[in-house]
Formats: sequence, structure tokens, C-alpha cells
Amino acid sequence: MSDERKTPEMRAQMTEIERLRHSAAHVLATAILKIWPEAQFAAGPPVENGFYYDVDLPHRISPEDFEKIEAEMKAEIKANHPFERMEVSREEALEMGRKGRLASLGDREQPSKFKIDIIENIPEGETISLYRNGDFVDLCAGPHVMRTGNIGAFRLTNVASAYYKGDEKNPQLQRIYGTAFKNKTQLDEYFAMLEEAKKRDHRKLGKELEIYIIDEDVGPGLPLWLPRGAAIIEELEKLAKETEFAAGYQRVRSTNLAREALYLKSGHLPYYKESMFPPMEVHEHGEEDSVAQRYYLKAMNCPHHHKLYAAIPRSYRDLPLRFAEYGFCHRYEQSGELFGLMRVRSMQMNDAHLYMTPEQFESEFNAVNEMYLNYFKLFGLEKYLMRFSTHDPTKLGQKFLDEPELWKQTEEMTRNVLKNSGLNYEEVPNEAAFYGPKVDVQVWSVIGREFTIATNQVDFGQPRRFNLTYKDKDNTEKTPICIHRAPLGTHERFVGFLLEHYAGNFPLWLSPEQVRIMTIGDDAALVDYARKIGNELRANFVRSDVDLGTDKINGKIQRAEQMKVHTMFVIGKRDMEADAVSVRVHGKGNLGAKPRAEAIAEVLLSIKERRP
RNA sequence: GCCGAAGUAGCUCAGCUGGUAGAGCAACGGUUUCGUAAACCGUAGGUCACGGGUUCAAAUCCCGUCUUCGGCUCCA
Repeated sequence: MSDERKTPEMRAQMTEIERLRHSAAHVLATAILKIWPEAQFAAGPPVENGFYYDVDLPHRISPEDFEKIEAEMKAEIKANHPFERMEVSREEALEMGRKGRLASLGDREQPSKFKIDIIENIPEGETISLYRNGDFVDLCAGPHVMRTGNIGAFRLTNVASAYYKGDEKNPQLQRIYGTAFKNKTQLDEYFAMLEEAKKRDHRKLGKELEIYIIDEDVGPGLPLWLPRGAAIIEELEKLAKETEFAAGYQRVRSTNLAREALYLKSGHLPYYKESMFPPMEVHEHGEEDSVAQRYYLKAMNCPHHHKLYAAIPRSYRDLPLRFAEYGFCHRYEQSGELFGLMRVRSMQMNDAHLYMTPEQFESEFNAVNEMYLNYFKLFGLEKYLMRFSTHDPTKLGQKFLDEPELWKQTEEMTRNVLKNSGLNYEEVPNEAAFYGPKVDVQVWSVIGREFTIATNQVDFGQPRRFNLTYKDKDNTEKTPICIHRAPLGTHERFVGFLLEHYAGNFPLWLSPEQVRIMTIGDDAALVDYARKIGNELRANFVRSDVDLGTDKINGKIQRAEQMKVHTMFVIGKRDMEADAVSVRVHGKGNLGAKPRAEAIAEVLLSIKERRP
């Protein structure tokens, strides 16, 4: 293995399963060399669910080659070679590299170019070690399992491409992915789990449950919401509006596009330009006008909100001021990055900008974090991580606003608040927004997919650029601090996440179709009774539908269950005569008959309380 | 954007090495009047992603484009 970025301490912590998988990567390389001796290897680490090895090879490895490679791997495992560690000097290692002897089965004409590069990047004084299994020798810090025979069960999973060291200026390598476990049972369980995960994929559920579509004529990454999807969005928006109202936010509204001048002022141009749709050129004074105005689709709401702040003179007594908007933003994401609802080009953000004095920062920041935690509780999210993203001082003026002092101050301030809050956080350099440090919230859906679901950003740049001020107690003009926050992220990503989180089995309050009423037969009196109940539900804003057709009741239930309708009212003659309904709940089955009024009251209460 | 793979009816998919497109479900019409996950019969539905080429003949082979997927980079 050859990932030089990890320290020796980190490697020592490699778990048993990681050692096994990393060893499997060496066996993979061994097998590939037996078939294609000219293969050049780069890095082959264990990853979350398996391992990979990056290889440079003229032959394009495809899944059809897997059988052949796996057969060689099996032979190597059966041979049960020991993994032998050897420590060598830097010069010895380089000499072997020049002979093509690293990550190979013997000397070769071509030097082991990636391995040589890796050696050259190992800091002075650090031990350089090699590992051998059979004829295969690789530059590797280890550790490994004792023998190749310890690799219990494995399978190659897919091929992808990756740039050497993840830099798009470097050559592209073929990345062969595989996974390995102690035994076949665990391997089978893993693949069974993957099958389960596929069923919960938001793209699959989004289609099956009629949530959204992405149409070629509309454009890639531009989802359209079907009524069932829009219903979920409406509920989320209602939740956000209630929560924000209670927390002292005020709602504002802004446009979807603006002149270039606005984004020059905000700094989006040039710092964010490649993520924005190209401008529209408009000749405002007729065809003969030689000067075109450039308009951009907004990528973020902040510049618009800053204008709203600036529109009226502000006093320290007005602060904190909290402007909220579910604004539509458009970003020109690279085509290869689009991914279902999770990565789109048009998004509706649960956005708000909070303007405050420095003294108010801590309490405002904490209040925002508390809002996050309340939401997580409501949705039953247990695993989350706050990623505190800071700037990289070497990229001031390029990726980040050139304000070294302000970066230092705001990062310090944010770090302190995070520390005092006791939240689970991790600091990552070089990932801040261009206008200030940020805290992204990572969550994991039940199928293990990781998302940045929400964001909480400090902005010291824009308030100055927009000349935002407030009159302080001492009669001087001061610049407020601004926090951008979006606890529910964007509708697109959040709904995508919820689909996977709930596997489409939404709680009643979020359910696209909350109640479906179905009759046993289509007797006229029964149809009337069902319609009456439907009207009563709709009068109480319950999303309900009636299935009055001539199908058998089993068929009606089947269709409702497939659409994951939360509650079903089954109505036959017996129910009608007793002014009752038979209640069936998705996932729970038949709950028996209940008086009509009681059944409806229960539905209304569950929705009102947003029960899980 | 880059590398690789894929695109057949509304959905899920079949269609072998070229001979002119098929099933199930859904839809529609009829029959059935039924108690908790699919009643029965029939009808209709496709520029095989799009454009070009090779061929007597293309869903099938070749080239280009679009889109999606697996990754890289990036992010809410």
C-alpha cells in the first residue's frame, strides 16, 4: 500500500478488517500482474466497505475480466504465502523502484513510477518498508494479515477511474474496487445488505412513489416535483416557517436573477463564478443598444438579503435581525456530479441570514445549533457530525476572500462556540465558503450514504462589501456579523435523504397521501358514505383519496400498500351501518373497526403533533 | 469537466452471432359485488434516446450527440 498521507500512528490503528482488506488489495495487484505483467500500481488502501487498487494499464479492465482476476487471487490465497515485512533505506527503495521491482513480481524494464514518486514524498527519517507475498513485493507501510490464506472471502465489485493523487492534472488510473470479509457468510450478508439499500435508493423510490421526475427537455439536474413530492415539500416548508417564526425570524422574498453588479459586489464573481450559470445578455435600450446588461441566475440568496438589510438604516436595537426565505437557487454543477435529487442544478434552500453584533454571536450561533438538534430529533436522525471548515491561508485571494485577520478572528470565535456547545464536531481545513468559515452537518442515511444536509456559515466578507452597518450605542457605525444557516438544507437533498431514511414509509404528517378510503364493492350508498368521509378529511387539510372502483378489496389494498399510503380506511356495509371505518396502517396491517369520528380525530392529532 | 458502462411500451424487463419488436403490471372497454397485499376476458399502446453511416436488410455493426449510472474532482 502506498498512501503516504497517513501517519504511522494512523496505520497502527488499522482495524482487523481493514488489514484484511488492505491485504486483499495486495493480492489483487498480484493477480493483475500475473495476467498483465506491465501493470503499474499507485495506491491500494482499504476503504469503508472494501478496498481498491489504482492501476495504470493499457488494457481496459472491465467486469468481464473479474472472473479471470478473481481466479488468480484465489490461487494466491490458496498458496497461503506469508506477508513478510522488510525495512529498507530510502536509496534501496528507490533502486528497486528504478528496476520496476516495486508492486511487481520481479524486475521489469519500466520503473515503478508511482512508487518512486511516493517514496520521494515520504518525509525524511520515516521508516520505509516493503511487504512481500510470494513473488509480489510492494512499497507499503502495512500492516497486513499474517498470510494470504487469512483473507477469507472476497469479491471484485466495480471498476472506476481516478486521477493519481486525486488531482485532475495527473494521469487517470483504473481503480479496481473489491470487498473482503473474514468468511463467506459475512460477504453474503454484505451483498444482501446492498440489495436492501438499492430498494431504498431515493431515485428508485422517487420514481415508484411518483415523487419527482427529471426530464431531458427541462434539463439535467433540474427536478420537477409531482404532486406527491410537492406535498412533502409543502410540509417541510410549513415546519420551517413555524419553527423560524417562533425563533424570531422574519420572512423576506427575493428574485431569481440579478444584474452582474450585485454579484460583483458580493464577491460571487469571481470567487464563485464557475459554479454559476453563464450570464444572460440583455439589451435594455433596444436592439441598437451596443451595451448589454448581464444578468445572472442567483446561486445564493445572501446578496439579495444583504440588500434588504441595507435598505433601511439599522440600529443596535434592531439586532439581531433574521431574514428567512425558501429561495430558489441555481448552480451550474459539473455534469458528472449530478446525482438524483442529491446533487442538482436548481434547489430550494431553507435559507436565512442573521445579522448581529459581535456580542450576540455566541447566543445566536447556539440558538441555530439548537434548531438543528430539534430537527434531527423530529426526524429521528441519530448519527450526525458537524464539520467545521476553515480556510487555507495559501489560497487567500483565489478561493477565499483576502482578509487574513478576519479569517483568524471568525474561525477563532466559531471554534470557541463549538467547543463550549459540546457538539460532536471535526475540523477540516481548506473547505470554508469563500466569505467565511462554515459548519456543515453530515448525516448518514440508513443505507450508509453520507450527505452534507445542512450548513451554518459565518460571513465576514459580504457585510463589509455591501457596506452593511448599524448605529451602535456610542453613535458610531459598525459592521454586523452575518450567519447564513440552512438546517433543512435544500428541499431537493432533504427529500432525497428522507426517502432513503424512511425507505418511503413516511410518518403520517409527511406522507404524500395520508389516508386512502376504499370501499368493498361499489354500492351507491357505500360510495356516498366514502365520499362523505373523504370530504370531511379534506376539509381538515388531510391529503386523502377515495378508491371507489369495482376491484376486489385485496386489489385496492395492494395498490395502496405499494404506494406506501400511510393510513387506509376500508369501508364495507358493516362499517357504514355502524358509522365506522376499518383502519389499516401501512406496515402494521389491519387494526380493526373504529367509530368514524374517532378514527378521523386520531389522524388529525397524529398530523398535528408530527408523530414519528 | 474527465474515464468507463448503459439507454427497447407509463413501469419492470426479454429480444442468440443483422432478417424488420415481445411478456407481465399499469391504462382503456366489458364481466364480477367482493372484508384486509393482485378477480376474469378483451382492446389499445413502441420514430427500439437522437442524428448520421455500413448493408439487399440495423434495436442488433460503426461514428457523433444527448441523458443516466459507477467513480475522480466538487458540494446544500
